[in-house]
Amino acid sequence: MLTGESKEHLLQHYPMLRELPAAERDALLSAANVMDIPAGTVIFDENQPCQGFPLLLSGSVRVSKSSPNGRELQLYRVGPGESCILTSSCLLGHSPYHARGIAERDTRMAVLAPTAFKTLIATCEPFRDYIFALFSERLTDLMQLVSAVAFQKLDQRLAALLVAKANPINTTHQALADELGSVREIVSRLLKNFAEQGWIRLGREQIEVIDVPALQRYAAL
Amino acid sequence: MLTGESKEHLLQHYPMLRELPAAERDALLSAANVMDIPAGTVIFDENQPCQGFPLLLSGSVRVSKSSPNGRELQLYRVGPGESCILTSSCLLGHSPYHARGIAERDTRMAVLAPTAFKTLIATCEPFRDYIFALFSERLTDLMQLVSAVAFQKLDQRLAALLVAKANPINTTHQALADELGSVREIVSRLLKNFAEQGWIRLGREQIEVIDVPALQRYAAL
DNA sequence: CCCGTTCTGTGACTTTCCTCACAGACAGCA
DNA sequence: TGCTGTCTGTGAGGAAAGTCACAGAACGGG
Repeated sequence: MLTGESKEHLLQHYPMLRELPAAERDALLSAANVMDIPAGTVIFDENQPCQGFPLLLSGSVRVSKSSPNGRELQLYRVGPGESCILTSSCLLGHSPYHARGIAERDTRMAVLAPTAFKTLIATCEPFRDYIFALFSERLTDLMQLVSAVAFQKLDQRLAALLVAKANPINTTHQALADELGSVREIVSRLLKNFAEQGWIRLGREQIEVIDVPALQRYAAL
Repeated sequence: MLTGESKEHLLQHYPMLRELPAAERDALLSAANVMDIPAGTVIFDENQPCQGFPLLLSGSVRVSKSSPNGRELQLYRVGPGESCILTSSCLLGHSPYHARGIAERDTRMAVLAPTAFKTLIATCEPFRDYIFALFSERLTDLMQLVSAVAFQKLDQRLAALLVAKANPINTTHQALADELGSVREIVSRLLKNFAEQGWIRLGREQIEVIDVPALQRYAAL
């Protein structure tokens, strides 16, 4: 059930819902329930059916694939106001999940029942547009990812990843490897190269990016 | 403009449009125009804006990414009744294409104006469901593809590709390589291995799959 | 039937990435 | 202060895949 505060919070992140007549909106949202999820929780996993349609209020979710031999590859990340399109996909395509979702930090989400979601899609054009735009974005992202994995060298992908993150980057080499679908040793070595070029400075659980343009140039080769 | 025959053709492939009141439907479809596209035509390419929403009537379209050094990787294929979701994505996400689409064979499609498409989505629930389901399917496919490219060996992917195709397979090694995102020499060598195992028989522009289970087993390792 | 084009086979070499193995560095805590 | 667990650095070795170079085979049109 959505309290007054959470509801305001939700409308803030999903402003397109304001377009809906208040009565109608309240009817739909009262059917939603708010979940608080501690960091590290596996929210969904491969081959599990989906129960509802989540709207993220705070925190973030890492969606990834993992290989039989323990490697991992991040597909994308979901932030507040973004909803988890993969779940929509499950609900709308009537298939189970094909990836794993883990809460990166403490996360709060409002989960809509499938019927409520369908009604929203049907009656609220801005919301529908929003969902389509999200789908579109994910599709584009994934196509980019496929082509990066297939055609780019790991060091270029790593360089791109480094410039994409907020500086300084507080993370382990292992986490970077998991994001790229590689292994720790390789990432360590490549980072060392970058450091020798003077592009970054390395510390424990910390990478300070010094020369953004150089990394960008290298990534774009 | 849609003639009576093409219209019937279209309704056959997109039955969900029958749900729409005939008058409304005709109004929308009269705004569509039918295009015949010879095999090999580049229908769209990276960084081009989109003009309309295509519904495939016959033929098929290969959607692929290509690398700077001439390699290519097939993202997916669009058949009749499938529409090209990538285009929807462009229209709905308001971004240009991020891949290339080539007609594999002679292809006929009805192109809807963006406004007509939007109206359809808004008013015809079965059509909307259908579009969502397509999105969902592509998303799933792409996630599978990413994980295959990242984690599987090329020979396994090749094996999977071989069993997925109709037997005998009439194609060149180069075409297979383009589908997998690799190069001709490697594919040739791997095929030779498979032939030596007695799993396939090789001919010019032809591959005869003999032992499907063996290939499947190998692909699933 | 000849000739050019396309397709295929193959060897030698290089690069990239992974695996294994282990050692040192650092942080936090008892 | 010492201990323990996590994080990082690094070398050796190997497998997978790409590159280059070229030769032979099959086909198809003139």
